[in-house]
Amino acid sequence: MNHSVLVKKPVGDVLSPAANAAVQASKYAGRATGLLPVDMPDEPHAATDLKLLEAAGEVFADKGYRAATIREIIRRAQVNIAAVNYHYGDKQNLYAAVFRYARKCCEERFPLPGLPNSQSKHANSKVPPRDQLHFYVLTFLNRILDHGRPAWHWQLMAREMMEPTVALDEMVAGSIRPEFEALRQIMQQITGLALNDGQLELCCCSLVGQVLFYRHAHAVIARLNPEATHDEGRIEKLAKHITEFTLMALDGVGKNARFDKEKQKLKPADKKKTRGARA
Amino acid sequence: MNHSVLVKKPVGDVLSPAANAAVQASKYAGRATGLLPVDMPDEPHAATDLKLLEAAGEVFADKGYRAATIREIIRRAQVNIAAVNYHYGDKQNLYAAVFRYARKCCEERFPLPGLPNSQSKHANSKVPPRDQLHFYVLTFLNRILDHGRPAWHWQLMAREMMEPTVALDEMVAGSIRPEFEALRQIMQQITGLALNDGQLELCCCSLVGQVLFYRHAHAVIARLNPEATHDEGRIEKLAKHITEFTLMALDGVGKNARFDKEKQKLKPADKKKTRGARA
DNA sequence: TGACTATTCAAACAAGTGTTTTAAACTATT
DNA sequence: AATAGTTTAAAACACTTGTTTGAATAGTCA
Repeated sequence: MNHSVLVKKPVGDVLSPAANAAVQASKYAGRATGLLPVDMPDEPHAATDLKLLEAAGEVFADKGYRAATIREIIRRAQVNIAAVNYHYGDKQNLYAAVFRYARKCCEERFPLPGLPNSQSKHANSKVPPRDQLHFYVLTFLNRILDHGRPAWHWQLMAREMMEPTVALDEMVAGSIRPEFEALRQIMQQITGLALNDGQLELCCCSLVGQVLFYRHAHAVIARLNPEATHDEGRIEKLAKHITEFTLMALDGVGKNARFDKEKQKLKPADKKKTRGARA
Repeated sequence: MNHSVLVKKPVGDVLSPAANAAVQASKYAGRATGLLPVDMPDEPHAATDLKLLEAAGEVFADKGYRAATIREIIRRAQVNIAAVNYHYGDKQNLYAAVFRYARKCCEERFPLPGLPNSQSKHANSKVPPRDQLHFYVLTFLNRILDHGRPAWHWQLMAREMMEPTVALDEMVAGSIRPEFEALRQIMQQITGLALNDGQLELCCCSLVGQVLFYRHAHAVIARLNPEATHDEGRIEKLAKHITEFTLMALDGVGKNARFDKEKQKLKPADKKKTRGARA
C-alpha cells in the first residue's frame, strides 16, 4: 500500500480534507473485489484488511451504518483502531468496501442463470420457463435467508433497501435491475402475450414481495409463529408455495386479461368496467 | 404534572436510576392514548407534549430510533430541549409514547372491519369474502403508503418490523396478530375446506408480502421505475392487482389441493410427488 | 396580592463518537 | 543489513449524543 504516506500525513498539509478523501476513495474503490487472498478470514493469520471487512460486515448488518461503531468492529476483528484509517480511510469508505464485498460473495454463492456471474447449470433456453421461475425463487430465498458465514450479505442489502445510502444506486444498477429484468423475461415467457408491460411489472412485484417478506418481516413471523422459522427444509417449502401461488395467479390473470381484450374488441365504445375480483 | 419533582430531583437521590425510570415509565405509560385535546398539533398553541409527539414521530420514522436526535426533534417541535425530560422522562419513553400514539391514529384513520375499532361500513358477514379481501388490501395499502400528516405511523411500524425493539411485542399482540387472523378468516371463507392450516398461512403471507413490498422496497421501486410512484390513483390500481392476483392464485392453489387430496385418497400408499408447478 | 405549582429556558455535563497523531514494533523483500 | 510497507499501541482531538441542572417565567387559586 504505497500511498499510505498520503494517509499518514496530517490532512490539510498537502491536501484539503475533501481532496484527500477523494484520493482515498478512488484508491480504495477497487479493493476487496479483485484479489481475495488464499487464507480466508477467521483464520489466525488473515490479512488485517480482510478481517476488518468481515467484522464490519457483521456489525453493519447487525446494527446498521449509524449504530455500528468502529470500536466494536475493530474489537471483533481484533485489530487496532488505526487500521481502519490506514486501510479504508474512514467509516464511509469501509462501509462501501463491505458492500461491494457482500454483493460479490452473494452472487458467487448463489448465482442466477442468464446473468453475468452465471456459471449455472440452467442454460436459460432449454429449461421450461415454469422451472426457471421455481429456480429463481429458490435462489432468491436462499440468498436472503442464508444462515451461514455470509449471512449478513443480504441483511446489508435489505437494510440498504429500506434506508438507502449512496450504496443503493450502485446496487440497483449492478444487481437488482438486471435480476428484475431476468424475472420479467421469465414471466413474459410464461404468460405469452396476454399481459402488457405494466401488468407484467406488477406481477414481478407480487413475486418479489412474497419472497422479500420472509426477510423484512422476519421478526414478526418469529413472534407470530415461532416454530415455523426453525423448520428444516423451510426454504424449499417456501419456494414451492411461492412458485405455485404465482403460477396459478399468472394463469388466472392472463386468462382474465385475454378475456378483457376480447370483450373490448367486441364492444370498443364500451366503458371498461371489469372488476378485479371475479368469482 | 404534579410528579415532576420526581423527575427534577437528581436521580439516585431518593430513587435508583432504574427505579426512577420505572416510575416514569408507569407514569407516562397511559399518556397520549386517552385524552387528545381539542387543538391539534401544528396549531399555534398546541400543548408542548403533543408538539413533541408529532415531531418525534416524524423524526423517528425518518431516521429510526438510534439516528434520530433529540435536538432535531425539539427543533422541529420548536420547544426547549428540557421538555423531553420533563414530559417523557427520556428518549426511550418518548419513543414508546410515539409508538402508542401512532398505532392509535393509524387504526382510527383506516379501520379494518371485524376488529376492535371497527366502525366500518362493512358488517363482516353480509359482504362477500372476495370483496372483503379487496377492502382489506386497499386499507392495508392506504395505511402503509399514506402521504398525509400521519404518514409516519406505518413507517414507524415498518421500521420496527425490520429492527425490532421492545415496542414490537406490543404491536404484534395488539395489532398484527388480530389483523392477520382476520385475513386468515377471509381467506378461509374464499377457499372453503381445500387448504389446511399451513397452506392457508402461506397464502396469507403471500398476500401480506405483496402489500408490504411497496413500503419496504419503496426506495428501490423509486429507482427502478421513478414515474410509477407518482401515479395518481396508484393505491387503487395496486389494490386491484394484488386482489386479483391473490384470488386467482387461491382458486388455483385450492383446485390443486383438492386434486391432490383426491389422488391421495385413490392411492393411499403412493408417494406424494405432486409438482408445485403444473401447466 | 401572595403563595404555590407547572412549565420553560439557557447552559452545562458526562459519555461516546469518528478520526488523527506520534511513536514504536513487526514483516517481507531487496 | 537496509529499506519500505504494515501493524500496533496509547493518547488525544473535536464533535455529537442524551441527560441534567438551577434559575426564570407563566399560570392558578387561596
